[in-house]
Amino acid sequence: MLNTGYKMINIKIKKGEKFNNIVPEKLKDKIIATRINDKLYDLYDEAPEDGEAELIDIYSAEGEKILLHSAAHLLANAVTDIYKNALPNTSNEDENTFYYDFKMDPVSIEDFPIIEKKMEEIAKNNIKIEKIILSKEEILKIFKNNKYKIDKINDNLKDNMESSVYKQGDYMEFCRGPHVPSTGYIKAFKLLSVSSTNYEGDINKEKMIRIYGTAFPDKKLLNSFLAKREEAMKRDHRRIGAEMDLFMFDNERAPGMPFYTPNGAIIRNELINYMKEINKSHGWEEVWTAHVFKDIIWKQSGHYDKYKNDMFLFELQNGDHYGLKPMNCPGHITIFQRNAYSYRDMPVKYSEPGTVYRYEKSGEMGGLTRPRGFTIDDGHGFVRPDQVLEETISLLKMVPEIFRTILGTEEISYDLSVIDKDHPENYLVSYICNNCSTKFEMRAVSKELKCPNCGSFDLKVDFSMWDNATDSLREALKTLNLKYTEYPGEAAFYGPKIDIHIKDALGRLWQLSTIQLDFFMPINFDLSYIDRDDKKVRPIIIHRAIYGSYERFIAILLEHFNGKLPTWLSPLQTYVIPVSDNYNDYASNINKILTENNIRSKADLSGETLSKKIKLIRKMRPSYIIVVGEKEQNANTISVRNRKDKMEIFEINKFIDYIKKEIENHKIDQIF
RNA sequence: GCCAUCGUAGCUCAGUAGGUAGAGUGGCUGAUUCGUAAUCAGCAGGUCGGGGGUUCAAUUCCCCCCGGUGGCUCCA
Repeated sequence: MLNTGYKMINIKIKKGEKFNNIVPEKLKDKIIATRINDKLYDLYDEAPEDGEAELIDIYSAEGEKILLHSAAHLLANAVTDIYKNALPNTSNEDENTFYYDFKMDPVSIEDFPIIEKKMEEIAKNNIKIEKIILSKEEILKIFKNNKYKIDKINDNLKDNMESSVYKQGDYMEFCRGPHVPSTGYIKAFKLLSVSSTNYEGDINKEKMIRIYGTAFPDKKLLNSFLAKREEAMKRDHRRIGAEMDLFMFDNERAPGMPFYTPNGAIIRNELINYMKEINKSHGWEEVWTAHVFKDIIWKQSGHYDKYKNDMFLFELQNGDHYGLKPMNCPGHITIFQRNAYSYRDMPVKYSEPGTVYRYEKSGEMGGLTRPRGFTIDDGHGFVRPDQVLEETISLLKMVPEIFRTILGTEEISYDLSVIDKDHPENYLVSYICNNCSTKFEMRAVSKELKCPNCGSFDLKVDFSMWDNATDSLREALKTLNLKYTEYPGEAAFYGPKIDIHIKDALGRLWQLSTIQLDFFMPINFDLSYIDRDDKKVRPIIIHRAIYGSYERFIAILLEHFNGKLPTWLSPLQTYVIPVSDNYNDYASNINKILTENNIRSKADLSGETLSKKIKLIRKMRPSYIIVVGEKEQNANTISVRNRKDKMEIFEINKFIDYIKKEIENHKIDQIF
C-alpha cells in the first residue's frame, strides 16, 4: 500500500544505544519504529546488539500497520475514558482498518463523534507511549478488573515471565508492540462502523461490541481512502441491480430467492451461453437434472447426515420424504450410473447450470452473494486416476480464458489445498490391515478404526491415492507455469482441491473457481468402470465450477464494471433517441435496423426532452446512446454516445458492422 | 441461529413531544417540438412491515413475529 515517498533507510547502531538517537532530525516525524534482524523495536528501545537498524517509515506498509495498532489503542483509551465500565478485550488490524472489541453497553455510529472527539483530544496532547517491562504478577495486578485481559495474560505468559505493557497517560495496555512514539503521530483517523462479536469468536461466549476504524499518516491519504470506500458502497451490486432493473427479492413470499427480471435474465443467459460454448469445446457434455429428489439419495450421498438442517426437506401426504437438491453431484452421478463403463469410455464429463437450494440461516443471507437458491456452473468429471492430470490441465486453461474474456482480469491466484498427513483421521484415506491384508477406505474421525474383515486394529495408513492425485494437481499447476500456494490441512475430507481467486477492479480478491477431487462419492454410490485387466476400478470425481455461482458472479461483474457491462453482456446495447417528434420515424427505423441485426435496442419516442431522456436512461447503463435529428436524417447517419460519454458520428451500416464484431468477440472495450 | 440497527407512496427520504401523514422522483393526462445529465401544469398513489398490548385515541410507547442491513458463527 501507501509507499508515498518512502525509501528504506538503514543506519548503523551500537549495542545499548537508543534507536531514537540515530533517527535523523528531519525524519523524526516520519520514523516510528525500527527493525534489526527481522525484529521490530520501539524508538525508545535500546539496540540489543551492534548492527544495521532499518528505520520504519510511517508511510510504509509496516508503518501503517503499527499506526493502525496504535490507533486501536487510542480508540480503547477514548472509550474507557468516556464509558467507565467498558472493558477492552483485544484489537486487530487489516490492510487499512483496525477494530477493537469491548465488553460494554451497545454504542451506535451516532456515538462516534463523541468518541472521535476524545481520540482527537488525546492525540492532540501528544502523550508519550512508553513501554514498561513488568513481571506477570505485576501485569495481572494492573489488569485485575478486566477478566479478558487476565485471560490473555495467562494465555501468553508463563509464571515468573516478564512482558511489556504500554502506557499512554493513565491508559495501560498489555501488548507486545511496537507503537508510534506518542499519540501525536496518529494524525488522521476515523471510526467506520460498529458490530457485535462473541468473545474469542465462540458463539457460546458473551457478546462484545466491535468498533471498526481506520488511520493514516496524513489527512490526504485518509480522505482518499474514505472516497474509495464511498465509491465501493456506490458500486454495491444491490444498488446497481436496482438501478438497472436486473433482479429482485420478494422477502415475504420467497426470502433469499433471487428473481431475475427481463434485463437480469439477459445477462444470466449470456453468461450461461458463453459457458456452454466453453464447456462444449472442452468436452463437457450438458445434462439436466431434477430439482427434487427422494431423500434416500441425500442419505446415500451423505449430505443428509451432515447438512439436513440446512436443506429444504418435506413430506408428502402419502408419507414420502423429499428434498430439494443442495448439490448437483448426486444428480450427475445418477445419470452416470445408467451405463456400465469401460476404461476406454473415461472420462465422462457432465456439466449443467444447476440450481441448488440451501437453507441459509436468516442472518447469513445477503443480496446475490449469499442467497438460498442459486445456480452453479457445475460440472462433474468421472475420471480414471491417470486422467486427473490431463483434466486438471484442461480446466486450468479454461479458467484464465474465461476471466480474461469477461473481466479483463490478469490477476489470478491459485491455492492448492492438500492433506495434513499428521491427522489422517480427518480424511477419507485407505488402510491396509497388517493381519489379513484387507484394504479399505475410511474416515476415522468419529469411528473406531479397525479392519472390517478380521477386526484387527493393526492397520497401516495408505496415502497412495491421495499422493498420486495431489501430485497430479501439482504437476498440472507446474506444467502451466502457474504460481500457487500450498495449504496443508485445507483439503476437503474427501480429496485435495485447487481454489482460484480473481482480483476485481476495486482490488478485492474473490474466490470463484474451484477444482475438487473426490474419492468419497464414488464409494458412496459404488461407481466403477472396467479396467484393461477386467477388474472393477473406482473412478475419481472432479467437481468443478468456474464462475462459482451465477448469482455471485453477476454481483461481482456488476461491481467490477460499476454496471457498465461489456456490450455483449449489456441488457440494453443501443438506445435510440430522436431530437424531437419530427424524427420519430427516422429513430424507429434506426431501431428497427439494429433490432433486425440482433442488437438489443430500444427507441424512446416519448414526449420528454432529449436531455431528460438521456438523464433517465443513464442509470440503465446502455452501451450506446444514439441521437438522431435533422442532420443525421439528411446524411443518413447516427450520432453515437458511448459509455464514457464520448460522441462520434457513424454511418449506420458501419456502426452495425463494428458493434456486431464487438458483441461476437466478447470485447470489453467499445468501438471508440 | 446470536448481537446491533432499520422497515412511512413503485423508488429516495421527511414527519408526528400519541389526535390515522408529506416532499422529490417515477406513473397517468394535457400543453410544449425541443441537439446530448431534469420544459411546464394538473391528477392518482400509503389500514406508516405483520400481530398483540397500554390508551378516549397508536404510524408514534411496550411486547412478540416477519424481513432488510452491518458483524459473529456457518458456507457441502
